[in-house]
Amino acid sequence: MRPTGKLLPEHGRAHNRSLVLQHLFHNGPSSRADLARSTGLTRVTISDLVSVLISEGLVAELGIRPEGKVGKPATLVGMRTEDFHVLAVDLADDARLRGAVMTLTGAVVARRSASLDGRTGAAAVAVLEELCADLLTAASTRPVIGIGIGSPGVIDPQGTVISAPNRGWYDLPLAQRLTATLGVPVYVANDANTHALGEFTYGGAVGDGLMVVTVGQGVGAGIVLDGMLVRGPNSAAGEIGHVTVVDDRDLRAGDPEPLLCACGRHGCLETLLSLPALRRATAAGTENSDAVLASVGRKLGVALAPVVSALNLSEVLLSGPPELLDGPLREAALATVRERTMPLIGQDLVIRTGSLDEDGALSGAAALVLNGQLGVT
Amino acid sequence: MRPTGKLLPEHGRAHNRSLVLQHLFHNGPSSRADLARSTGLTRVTISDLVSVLISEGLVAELGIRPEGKVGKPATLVGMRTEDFHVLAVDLADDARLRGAVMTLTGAVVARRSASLDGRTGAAAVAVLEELCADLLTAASTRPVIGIGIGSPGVIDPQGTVISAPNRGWYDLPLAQRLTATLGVPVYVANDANTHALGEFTYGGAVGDGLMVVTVGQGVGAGIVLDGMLVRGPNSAAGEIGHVTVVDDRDLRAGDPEPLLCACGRHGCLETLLSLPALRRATAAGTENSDAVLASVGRKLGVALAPVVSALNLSEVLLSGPPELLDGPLREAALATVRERTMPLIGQDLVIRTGSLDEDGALSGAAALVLNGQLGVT
DNA sequence: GGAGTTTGTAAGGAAGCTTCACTAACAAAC
DNA sequence: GTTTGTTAGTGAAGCTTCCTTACAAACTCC
Repeated sequence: MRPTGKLLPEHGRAHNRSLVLQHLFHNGPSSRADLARSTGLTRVTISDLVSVLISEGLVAELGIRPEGKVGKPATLVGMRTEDFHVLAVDLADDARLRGAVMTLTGAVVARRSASLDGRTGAAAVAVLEELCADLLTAASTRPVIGIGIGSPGVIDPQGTVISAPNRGWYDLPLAQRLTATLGVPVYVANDANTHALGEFTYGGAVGDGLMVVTVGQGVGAGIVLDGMLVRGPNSAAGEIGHVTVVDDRDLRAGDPEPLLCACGRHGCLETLLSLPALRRATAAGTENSDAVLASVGRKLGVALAPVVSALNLSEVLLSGPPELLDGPLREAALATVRERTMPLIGQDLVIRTGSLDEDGALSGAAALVLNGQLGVT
Repeated sequence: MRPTGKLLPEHGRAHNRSLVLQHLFHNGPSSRADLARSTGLTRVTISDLVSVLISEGLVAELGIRPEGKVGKPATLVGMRTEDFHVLAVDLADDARLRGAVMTLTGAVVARRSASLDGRTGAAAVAVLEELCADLLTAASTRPVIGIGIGSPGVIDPQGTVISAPNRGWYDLPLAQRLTATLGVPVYVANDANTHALGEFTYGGAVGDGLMVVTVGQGVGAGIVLDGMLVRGPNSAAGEIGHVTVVDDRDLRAGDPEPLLCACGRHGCLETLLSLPALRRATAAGTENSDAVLASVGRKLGVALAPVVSALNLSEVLLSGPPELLDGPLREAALATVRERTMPLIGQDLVIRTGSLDEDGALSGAAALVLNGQLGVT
């Protein structure tokens, strides 16, 4: 599908407005003249945009800049990041839905959760809806910008869950439905994808070309290229959990036997790299657990090498328990990718654990709202 | 690097103008009312845009639409694809530079080539420049929109060759330089990348999520996602030639021995999948050449599987001699990718040979110009 | 021939950005 | 203490771009 869609002057306005918010979000309070310089727009236009943002309450004047330089002192304006709330929900866990009220900077203000008790389908939607309503009351002190939801499964750009087997959801227009019933903009996306977006928005991910590998019940991945989430033609980008990494044909010393995967095939990455699998492997023989982790890391590295090469990624983040991921596993993965790619590609690559780990999924969901509602990335 | 850059009304205008050209290019002659319907702009705006395009000569009125329906008969307007020329140059070959004069639809009008005779660096630039001048005279019957050049190496979005070892070019602002000396807009990009763009623009690539694997002296790849070329943070996306696909640790029956690669490492994809390697392999024992090709295909499939999964690609094109690529190699690659990815991903995947093969590189270079100069993709 | 439909254009208006001109408020130099 | 130069922010006029409304032209169908 080739890019289509007309571009009206008002879209340009919205873009420029996001540019201002983007700058204020990432660089902190600035003067109007600063904004003009860094966006390339004139001071007149910036003044106009800022006055609208102030009248909407998103931005406030913060007084005169302290440092005295030559010329008229600047009036600082800043985003009121603490005066609005974003609700975030993480549906990654099969048993409990975890939610939080957050400020625009990603600070958690309150937490709520709900148990699924094995419910799926419409019943699971009801639990989610109740949790959201619960969060809405918890956030009643401040206006709520929107609700972000990270869910496992394949989800299209409009927030329709195309397929989420674990929740029993198929072709479910979740975002649309919740937006209607809750009266607040709701965004839904794949959990690994939101994770990547969260790291890009809140985390220390500086450069472009970021891939976040999320290790939980299974493995997922999200990729950010050119500041945009890669979704893929069928919205199924990032589904690397079921790539074969253990061949049953070339067993070699030290390699694990290809295990049966939930998908019905053998030797998927997910049979090695997932919390259940890692816990099983490390608990059994604590003796050689480092060796096991390194072995999994090597398998991950083998799978990553072609992706890193094809996309010229600069950073791969592993998200999950650092005690499992941040040791031999990470090191082996990095070493393996470097071994298997050309120096120009592999040498500059960084593999590290996510900077938001504990609340990574929630931050990602919040970033979804920031991105959709304010254009901030 | 996060997306920045102001958006002025005139940029919107340029975008909408491209939208019109895009529609005319891909859907053929249309009425103004048709254009209005498919772009979402009003008939008034379309009339205005079309009148500008007509005054520039890019578009012409073609008379009344034959089919008589109810209402006032429509006046067809169409892009004057045959009344302009694009020059394309392919630098993939180490010995000869191949160039062509093409119409906007990619039809070759004239060919020219030049021998490098081992020249590199500035001397090679001089040969290229001469070839371009030669093409310009050959194209003198019609206005030339621009020149597109596909070159091996790493090339940044501005057309600066960051590194092209085979030509001895490093940090060479080739596009800028040739634009200045030739007085025509010049675009330069990696040959595999332009190839992908060409397939997307001219070829039958319908869906999104396209990867083109170009097999020549070496292997390269170009990826088109969301209608845009993936360049990567260091402009090195697509460099899959030096991904390790043969492990020296797990030799198994039927596997080739990991060969020394030009990059100094062993077992790179390029040591198996490149014209010299394939020719050597198939010439030696014609007996089992199918088996050898299938084996290479399997190795390619192993490398592709993670990429296809991570990006949810829908189509992989193999570009090169069909007699080598379009048989057992292609089939083995497809089978292997399907074996090694989850059904949702692999089942819909198509692997085929490029539809532009003979002049694929040239078409890609031409597409570069169309894209840059007219916004047509 | 009239009614209905579709195409294309003209006129007027709203939105968005720019340039030009101006005031305000400061530091540094004399 | 005054002058000079710099920087910040705003107001007015103007250009571009698109839209809505209105209308004429040209066809089919009845």
